[in-house]
Amino acid sequence: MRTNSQLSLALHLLLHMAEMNEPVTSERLASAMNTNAVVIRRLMGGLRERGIVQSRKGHHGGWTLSRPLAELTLRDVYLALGAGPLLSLTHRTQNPDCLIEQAVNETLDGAFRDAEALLLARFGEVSLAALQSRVHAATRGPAHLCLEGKTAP
Amino acid sequence: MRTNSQLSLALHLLLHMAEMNEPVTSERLASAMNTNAVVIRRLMGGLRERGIVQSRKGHHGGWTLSRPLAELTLRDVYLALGAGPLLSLTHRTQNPDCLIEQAVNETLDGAFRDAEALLLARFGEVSLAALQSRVHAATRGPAHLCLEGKTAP
DNA sequence: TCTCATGTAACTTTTATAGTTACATGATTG
DNA sequence: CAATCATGTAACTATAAAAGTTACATGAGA
Ligand code: FES
Ligand code: FES
Repeated sequence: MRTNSQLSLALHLLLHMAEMNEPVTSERLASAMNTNAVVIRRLMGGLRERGIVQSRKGHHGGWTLSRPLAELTLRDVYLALGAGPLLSLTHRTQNPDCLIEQAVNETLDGAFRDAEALLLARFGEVSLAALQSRVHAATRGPAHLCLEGKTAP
Repeated sequence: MRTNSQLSLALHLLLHMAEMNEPVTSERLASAMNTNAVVIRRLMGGLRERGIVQSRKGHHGGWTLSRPLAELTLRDVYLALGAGPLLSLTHRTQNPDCLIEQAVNETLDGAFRDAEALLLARFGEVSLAALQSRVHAATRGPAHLCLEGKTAP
């Protein structure tokens, strides 16, 4: 299957939106991210349900952040996306009666759970504001966005 | 994509082989695992290159362990499989020049690396002999294998 | 020499994710 | 109110990774 990059995309979008002082349409976001507007809407829909962003229809509509970045961690975003599996490894369940299969799978699941817990904890430690300041430090000021050039025709 | 279950399959195979006192053919292993012999051969090929198993062609040929289980950890097996990606999350690289993308991806990669390292360390702590004794404890003796019923016709 | 079993290449199937098309719905503006 | 803009969604296609399959070459015993 394709590799899941929703979290990366979501963070990318949120940080871009933070640099804008007006609602941004799905179309503009999509063209900046080299993808399709529906992909943006689907992803942002999940974030809206968790109160991370807001949407407005009609003229001058689009997406805006509904919380300051300082109140958001990677963990919040990850969970808001309704997270599919975190690990690409899984176990077979072909013979549920086989004791060997049971022992193998229990052991693997334990290790998998530990890794997921660690990753979630790491995510919880990183606020989006921290990410943003990394960007600002690199640019010595507000980030220049390719979005800014692309006003509606 | 489909979820990767090679490690689970490999462990399952090795533990079954450990209960047998003769070479086991790919066909028998495949039928026990409800899969195809070529899948077994592909997977075992990687393990052979790392000295974990041996193969013999011709009559009474098949696969045998070339090291005691006590000398093998999950980590050894995992690495022998030539491990694809461990995490199902990845990051986009659409605009390599975008500083926001860079900051996001560096941060994510850091967290991903930590999780992978933890998982590998966990794997390194579990020997296959430990897994085997879990099975023996559950069966109060050597495991009964569905393989044993299936002698060649 | 006959048969068994591995070794491999090349193909098909499966399935999760991304991307696309099409259209309904609601909001703003003039 | 009408025109337009933008979200909201369903339904479809495309892509890619893993598993499974077919076919055949190669080597080892019996
Ligand atoms: S995509 Fe990041 S600035 Fe345009
Ligand atoms: S598959 Fe484990 S005993 Fe048959």
